[in-house]
Amino acid sequence: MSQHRHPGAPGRAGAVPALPDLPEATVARLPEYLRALHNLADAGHETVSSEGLSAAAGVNSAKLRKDLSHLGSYGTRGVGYDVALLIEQIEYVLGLTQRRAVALVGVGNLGHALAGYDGFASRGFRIAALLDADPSRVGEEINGLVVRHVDELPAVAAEESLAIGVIATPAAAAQKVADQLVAVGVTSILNFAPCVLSVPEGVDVRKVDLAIELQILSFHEHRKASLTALPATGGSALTALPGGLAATDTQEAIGT
Amino acid sequence: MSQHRHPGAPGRAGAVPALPDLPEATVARLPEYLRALHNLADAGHETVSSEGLSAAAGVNSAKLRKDLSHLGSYGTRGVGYDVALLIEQIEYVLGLTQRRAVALVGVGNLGHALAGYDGFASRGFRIAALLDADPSRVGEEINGLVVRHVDELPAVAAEESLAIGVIATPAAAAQKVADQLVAVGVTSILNFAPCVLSVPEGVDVRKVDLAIELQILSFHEHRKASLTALPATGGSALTALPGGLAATDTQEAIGT
DNA sequence: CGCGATTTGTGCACGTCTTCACAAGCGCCT
DNA sequence: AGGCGCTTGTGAAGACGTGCACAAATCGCG
Repeated sequence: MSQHRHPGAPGRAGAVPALPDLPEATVARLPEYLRALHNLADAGHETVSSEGLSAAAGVNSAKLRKDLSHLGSYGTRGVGYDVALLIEQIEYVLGLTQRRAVALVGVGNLGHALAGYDGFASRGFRIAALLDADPSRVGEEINGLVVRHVDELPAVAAEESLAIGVIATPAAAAQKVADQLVAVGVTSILNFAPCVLSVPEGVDVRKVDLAIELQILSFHEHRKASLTALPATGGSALTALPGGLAATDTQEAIGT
Repeated sequence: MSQHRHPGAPGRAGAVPALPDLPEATVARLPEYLRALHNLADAGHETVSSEGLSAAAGVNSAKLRKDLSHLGSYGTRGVGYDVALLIEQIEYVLGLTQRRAVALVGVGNLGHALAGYDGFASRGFRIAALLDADPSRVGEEINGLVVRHVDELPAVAAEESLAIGVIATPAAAAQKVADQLVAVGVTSILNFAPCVLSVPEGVDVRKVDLAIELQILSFHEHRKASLTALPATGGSALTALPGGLAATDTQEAIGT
């Protein structure tokens, strides 16, 4: 479509690409599209239809088109999307054109694994520092990086331009670490500790709790089990769908 | 209405408590409430108000009340919620009254950490088996469990009642593992591999991609940077957002 | 050069989630 | 006993996200 000047052609960043403020739901899906696009590119595809890409990303094709339309018009009707161009655009919007430095605090069980996780590096992030509060861990070398004490955070921030911090400490230590991160200018935090962090306005926190995911699955298991588990009795609840729980619900209330 | 006898008082489980089908958004928050409640219980609180609990869980109090109301009426007006009772109820609804066995496939970098993660055990799950396709890893002992070959999955399923599987393999292996899990009767999968899994209907998949979370944060960083970098121009986007640019679920206020 | 096949971009309707605001209910104090 | 303050539970409104269905746009072919 004509001179739809690419809002953020990587080379040119002067005139404020006016990042369209995307719906959160769309933002959360962009990384998924990006991964699928990289796969397609590696497989030699130069273009891809919304149908093809949506299948690779595991979403509905209409949703994908709407998501992409928020970035601007980068598709060609009758043809599809240019894979390389779309990769470029999504990476630009996500701010991945610069490799971002990440500080990882907490080199325990989980932190250790994160330090060695190559998915970070392969997707535009660089672990700039490993930190821990436990003196016995300081000095340990993991994946080519030496663990430093968490109190050295200001020094680390001075060396690198740190914007993102990852907290992989026990819950009890997380808030303090968050405060320290905020103090050195970190404005985005990925929190693996099972607790709520309180941070000043303007700081983003995302939380990943592995056990919560399992609990959600557990609910669905429980639910599935409760549905299939009763052909014997009256069979009421089974045949009755949404409407029919009145019967099971109100059964003799008074008395026992 | 009023005589809501507890749908699933743990002692009494005969007559199918008719699990109310909760909104997904609510289900996703229940584990968070549960964690906060356990903290409160440990701190000696016997009751808690929706205000107090919502602060501890990092959500809006109206939302919390609505969520809990879906479970039934377990609060007392003018007083609040009975902590112990509410814990019992949420655990029941989430299906945590029985300790669920989980099979963990892929004992690489991440899988290793998951195997040692005590957050699973402390929240009602038990890692029943560690599996890997790499023969050189089979036999290794981690956290008291011996790694077995993934092809032994049927044997494992025969020993235990497996409903949940965790995939922590490289993306290339994930689909095959998923198929194997489904084949032995697993109906819920937690997938850490960065890829889309295709599973038959009736099987639930939840995905956790650590790099995606970082990319979402990166977007917000990029956004924040692009906003603060130009007071000059139209200033449209900056002034546009009235109250909050904190679109995510960040929360304030723990207080006390 | 025009036509048909194909695929994007989007208006619209629908469902879900969030938030406000307040009546109903409960306990306590007088 | 009665009133008062506090807190839950919920109706209603609005914001948000989803999916359908189709017009607009493009390419390839005859």
